[in-house]
Amino acid sequence: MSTAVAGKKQARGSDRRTSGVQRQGRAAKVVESVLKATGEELNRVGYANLRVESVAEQAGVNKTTIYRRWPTKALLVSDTLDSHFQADREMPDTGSLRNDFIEYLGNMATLSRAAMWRGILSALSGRTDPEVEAVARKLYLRERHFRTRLVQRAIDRGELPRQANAELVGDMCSAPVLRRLLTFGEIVKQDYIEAVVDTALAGTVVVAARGGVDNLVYGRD
Amino acid sequence: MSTAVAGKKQARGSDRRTSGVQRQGRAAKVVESVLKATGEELNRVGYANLRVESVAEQAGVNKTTIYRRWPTKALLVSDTLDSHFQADREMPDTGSLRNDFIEYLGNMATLSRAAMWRGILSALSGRTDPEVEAVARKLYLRERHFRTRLVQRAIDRGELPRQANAELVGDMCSAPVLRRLLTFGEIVKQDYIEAVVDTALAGTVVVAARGGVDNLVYGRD
DNA sequence: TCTAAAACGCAACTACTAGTTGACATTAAT
DNA sequence: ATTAATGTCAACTAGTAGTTGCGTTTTAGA
Repeated sequence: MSTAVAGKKQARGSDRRTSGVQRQGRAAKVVESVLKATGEELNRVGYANLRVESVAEQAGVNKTTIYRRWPTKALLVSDTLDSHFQADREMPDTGSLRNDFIEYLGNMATLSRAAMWRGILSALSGRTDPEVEAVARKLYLRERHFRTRLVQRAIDRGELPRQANAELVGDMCSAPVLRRLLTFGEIVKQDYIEAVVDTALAGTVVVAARGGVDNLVYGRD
Repeated sequence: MSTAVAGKKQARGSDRRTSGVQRQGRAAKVVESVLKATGEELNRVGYANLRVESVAEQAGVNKTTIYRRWPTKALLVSDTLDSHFQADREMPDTGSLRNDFIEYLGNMATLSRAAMWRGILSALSGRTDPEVEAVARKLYLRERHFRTRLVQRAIDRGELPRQANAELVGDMCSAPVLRRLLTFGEIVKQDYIEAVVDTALAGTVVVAARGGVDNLVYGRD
């Protein structure tokens, strides 16, 4: 997934993507080092100030080589983001939803502190090109789905009432923390995380008890 | 506040900001039309693709004139954002915190749908330059304070327990909605807003009842 | 091993836009 | 009317995205 980009612009001549054929050896090394260098540069200077030529130097590769494989800077970055988020995380499984969420959010807090991810996160929120925007959206939906599964599992084992809306609960537990953390780059304390999760879960139980949010669907309008 | 910008770079010669003296007439018209044009262009093409020369054309003014007053594109935009958010809104006052928040969030949803604000919001989330970042942060804190006051008023009139943390409640009621609305440009339905507010408020009452979040302070770590 | 296709390196491009500068014109307040 | 602040114009500089032609190296596979 992080190898071939099908951009709007075609790479020229015989350099277009080899249809499905996996290259190994040199080609693979180039892809790897370029994506790595892009991540590092992204981290160092952010998306807006990212220079393709710097990436090339750091990857020990010629600028042209990059442009042949990734027709635009946006596609290069979007591919980089994509490859960095490959890691299929295991779901936290502490036995209680409360602690699952505290672990999940704690991990996010740690990640966002690590220098390695700063630039990547900035690219995600500072998305101006449609390609980068698309990856950001994809990752966002993936995270949402991840949280929803976490909640659904808790509902299934009877920890939350069946009327609870898993997606809503996921939002309520995470949005205040993620907004501070990712959107505004604040430091979030453990206390805050716990208070958010406790309040959200308590509220969910109460609202469900009085026959609330049952068949609510949050789609397009 | 939207007139004089004290940028890092000094405008040259006698064009530096007239210390405190309010200009009227031509100067005022120029400022007004440039800020208006910037807002419109921002809306049309977004921050990354904003061309100072286009702004100048649309404002019926020379490019140089803009650069004399706003040394960089970032300062121009940051000033524009600032001026657009001048409007001192009156606080919603429906009598219940629930409805106050529903009104507040409903207004945000309407705003974010209006084309006029799209580009501005995109500039706020896509901030790459420190100047724009600073304005975004300022506006964010202003909103947060606004919400906290809303909640504090409700606490004062006994609608919520005194142990409730006003800032936390404000976050819980708004973050899920604002994250979908502003960070990801989704459409948010009325149902969703109501469910979020209900859950947050119910949770607040329960947590307070069992002696929760009393002296929690959310500052830097 | 040999060969053709695919991929890379290099250097010299084009194009666009942010920001600058100096000479000159206009405005507005004293 | 004088003068200082401000605006206009045109012609700059500089940085970076993206391109192109051509020669060299690598890779797949017969």
